Amino acid sequence: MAGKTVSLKVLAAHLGLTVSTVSRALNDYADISPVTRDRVRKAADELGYRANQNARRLSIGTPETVCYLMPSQIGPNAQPFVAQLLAGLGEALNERNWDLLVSQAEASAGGITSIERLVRSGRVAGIVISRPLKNDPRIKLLQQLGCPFVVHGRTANSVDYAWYDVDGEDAFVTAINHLARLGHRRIGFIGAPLQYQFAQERLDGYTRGLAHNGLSQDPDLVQIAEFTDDGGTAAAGVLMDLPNPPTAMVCVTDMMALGALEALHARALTPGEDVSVIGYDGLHFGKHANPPLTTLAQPQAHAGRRLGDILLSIIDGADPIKFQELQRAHLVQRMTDGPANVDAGQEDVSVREEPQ
Amino acid sequence: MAGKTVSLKVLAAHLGLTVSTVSRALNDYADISPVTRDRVRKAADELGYRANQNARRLSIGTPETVCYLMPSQIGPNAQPFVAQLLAGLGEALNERNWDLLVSQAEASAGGITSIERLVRSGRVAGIVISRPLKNDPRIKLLQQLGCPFVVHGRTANSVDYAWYDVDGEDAFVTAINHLARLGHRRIGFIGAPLQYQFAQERLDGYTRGLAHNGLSQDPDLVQIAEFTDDGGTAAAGVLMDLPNPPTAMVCVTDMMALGALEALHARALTPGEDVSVIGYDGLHFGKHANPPLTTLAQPQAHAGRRLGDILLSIIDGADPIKFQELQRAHLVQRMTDGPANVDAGQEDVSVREEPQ
DNA sequence: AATGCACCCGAAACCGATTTCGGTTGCTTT
DNA sequence: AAAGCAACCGAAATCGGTTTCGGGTGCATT
Repeated sequence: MAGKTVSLKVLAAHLGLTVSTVSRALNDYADISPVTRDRVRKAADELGYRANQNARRLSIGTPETVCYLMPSQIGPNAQPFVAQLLAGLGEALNERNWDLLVSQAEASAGGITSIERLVRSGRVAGIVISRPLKNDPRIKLLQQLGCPFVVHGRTANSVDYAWYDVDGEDAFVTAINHLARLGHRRIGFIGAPLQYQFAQERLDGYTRGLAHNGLSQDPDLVQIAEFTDDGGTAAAGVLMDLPNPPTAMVCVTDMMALGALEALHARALTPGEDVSVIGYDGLHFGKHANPPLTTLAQPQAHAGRRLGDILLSIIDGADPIKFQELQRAHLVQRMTDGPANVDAGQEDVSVREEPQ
Repeated sequence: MAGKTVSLKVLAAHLGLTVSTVSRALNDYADISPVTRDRVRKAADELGYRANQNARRLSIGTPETVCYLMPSQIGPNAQPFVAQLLAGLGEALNERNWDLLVSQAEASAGGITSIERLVRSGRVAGIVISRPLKNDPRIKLLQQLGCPFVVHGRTANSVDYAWYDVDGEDAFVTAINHLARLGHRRIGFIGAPLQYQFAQERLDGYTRGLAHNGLSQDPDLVQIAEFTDDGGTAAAGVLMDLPNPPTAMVCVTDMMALGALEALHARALTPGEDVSVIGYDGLHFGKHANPPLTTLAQPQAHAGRRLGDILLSIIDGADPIKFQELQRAHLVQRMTDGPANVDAGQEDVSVREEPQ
């Protein structure tokens, strides 16, 4: 079982048959007698025969492989959902014995040509994209290449391809409603660069939520930064140093929200009492934040599995636009939301800032 | 540029040459005149020719692909380092235009056969394994299959293969030294199942650290649990409910340490004052814990890149045992370590427990 | 006894590349 | 002018499978 690689040829020789017979026996052709079929099976087992996938796929005409395009953001702020997503994808592909490739092609020029090479070289039968830009060139490319794909997230115009997303706009309306119900009237928004569609959607939700509650939108209360904890700290700092700071803030990611908490601590303000903070993602870790972070949790668990199934269906010939699935996030109330504290946030700012 | 896939054959026909000439022109053979070489290059560019990788690799004889075996633990406690590792691996492979496959084969029977199939089917030229068991069957399998591999972590007997690891034993000695210097004499250990080698190593470091500081090891102070936050909470709970609880505890992962903090909070104890807690991993998140978690940080940033380079060297024929690289973790002091508070931990337990 | 028909299996083409080998050109030597 | 030698390119084998096609069996049918 350890020896050299046993090809179809040596297996056939060992059996005194031809390769074509052996191949058909292993693939359950009807024109092979049951006895030779079993004989072949047994010998293949004993010799540890495994069909060479490169040869097989070349012949079959399909790579039997799909590729996941990782979001480029790495480093300490790496996306924790990647591992879960890969696990789910792998599960879906495994049932067919397909392979899962990962690549890092971003939405830049270099990324574009690397994607183009990936599909034209016949290495993958389909692609999963995560966290697209508002106007993501990768999507047009894949469409004109005729390569099946599914997007984890959406772009600005998402009518003509398959996607699986969580309704960030709706989620932020929910968040604003919740805060308004608690009496907040000045609510800050800590956002990510608007080239990302998810950032735009959540901002739209913020705007719509304010309007829905009869609140006016103050441009000063919208702060955009990198979506890292440091970005959140910086943005929250700007908000709180305003002459008329907000009594609450919503953040487009939990990571930014955690950063925002630091900014509050630095100003001796208590999140949830002096200023409310709501994050987005539902990271498990938020439970251990100081204080535990109230957040909009998105159902990440089945995303990978679902994306895999969708992509396989499309590869099988299904119409992509039939797969546009919008999940809902739900509010997970922990400790960073609370009734508006008007004194703290709006009037007596100087008192709060003294300890620094 | 959008049309059908252009093979070597159609490219040759388009040029009025044969496939062999075109192939050699593209691969810089010396027996092709510069003018036809350039002519071929240009046409290939214009027609968007990309060599079919299945065909090419079948011919070449190597899959030009390596596989990363993801640790099986998924769910909300998913390993955040996976994304970083994949990014580093991808970077190393990219320079050669190799592909990165991911699979989930664990150290179980099913995982074993799936690995065996993976390498015998000629899909991968090498494998990266993460977080091995003390006695991991995957390693013996790969050795007798003659498949190049590198391990992220080590097994009990790690002399005859390549690995890249952080010295967990040394790290825990460091942690115990630090705590002893702060006056702690009863130090608890919150560990993971000892089938994992990393769990054993860190326990060994704990033992050695105690001995080095002249402290005796109390079996009651060693608690093993699943390496999740809930596991940490449970283990810390057992420790603190002891008649003679510890004044400090070291945890084999940051996630467990975060759980331990919860157990302390539930007993109205202040981490870092009443009881010290030190985690391990250096998760970025720990910064935002309550209070910020003191931890042993391992240098994760370059692990993926290094693992990729090592694996490629081995595939190129280098001797695996030349690659056994041990990194050091370093103490990141935040807020959960402090001087021993003897009254709190050892004497007056009842007083501390009342609030619950 | 000749025909027909399943039932089985072998021969060979094919997937799309790489690579060895051999044969034309055209030019320089003697 | 014959020989020799580069320099170039085409023909064909090869990688390891799949799949079409056609040719032998053996058996029942007429």
